[in-house]
Amino acid sequence: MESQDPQNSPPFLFTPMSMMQNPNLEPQGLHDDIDWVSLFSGQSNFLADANAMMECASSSSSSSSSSCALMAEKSDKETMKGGRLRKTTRPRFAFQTRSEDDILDDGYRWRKYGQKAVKNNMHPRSYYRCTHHTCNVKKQVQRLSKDTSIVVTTYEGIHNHPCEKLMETLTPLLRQMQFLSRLASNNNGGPSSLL
DNA sequence: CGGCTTTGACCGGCGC
DNA sequence: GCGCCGGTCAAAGCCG
Repeated sequence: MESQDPQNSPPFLFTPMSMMQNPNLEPQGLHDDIDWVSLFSGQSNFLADANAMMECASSSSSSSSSSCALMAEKSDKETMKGGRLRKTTRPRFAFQTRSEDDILDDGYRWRKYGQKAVKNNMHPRSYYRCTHHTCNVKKQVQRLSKDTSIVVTTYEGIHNHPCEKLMETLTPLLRQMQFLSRLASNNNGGPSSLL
């Protein structure tokens, strides 16, 4: 597809998960049918997490290009001990990333726990779990069979801990901002001494 | 030695 | 009921 120009695509695309489940959809067409109203109504929980994901994904992942789609909906399954599934709602997000690397560096640490060959796709699907003790967020990583340059990363669940790399990056910045804000407040009638 | 990946086995859901 | 398929487990192996 010649129209799949990363330069012309928005950095992130928000698309209902149902569209992703249709294998006939071309990635570059996703943003044409975004259901923004349904996405932004009454689902603040996963939106907040989606925002965090977008921040993490955009701040890292140096090898991936700017063309990236994000899809979201609530999963109807949740895993119990022993691998059995229980019907419930769980936030789920899918990124489409144009990248050489299968693994999108989103700032969290992941442990691979499985890999499966998927029907109608020559590329296997990889299963990852967040390594944080109290966090049971999972993600699936898979290349599109139609366009092998696109990696689909599906997140399931919400991290209950901060993004390590993001915090690593932001901490010095926050320190600097705190210092500068103190500087500013001191100049506005505060004591003349800064330190 | 601890943490991670690999990989075959196992299990449950689902369609026929 | 049966077979296929997706998701998970867990043992073995690898690596820093």
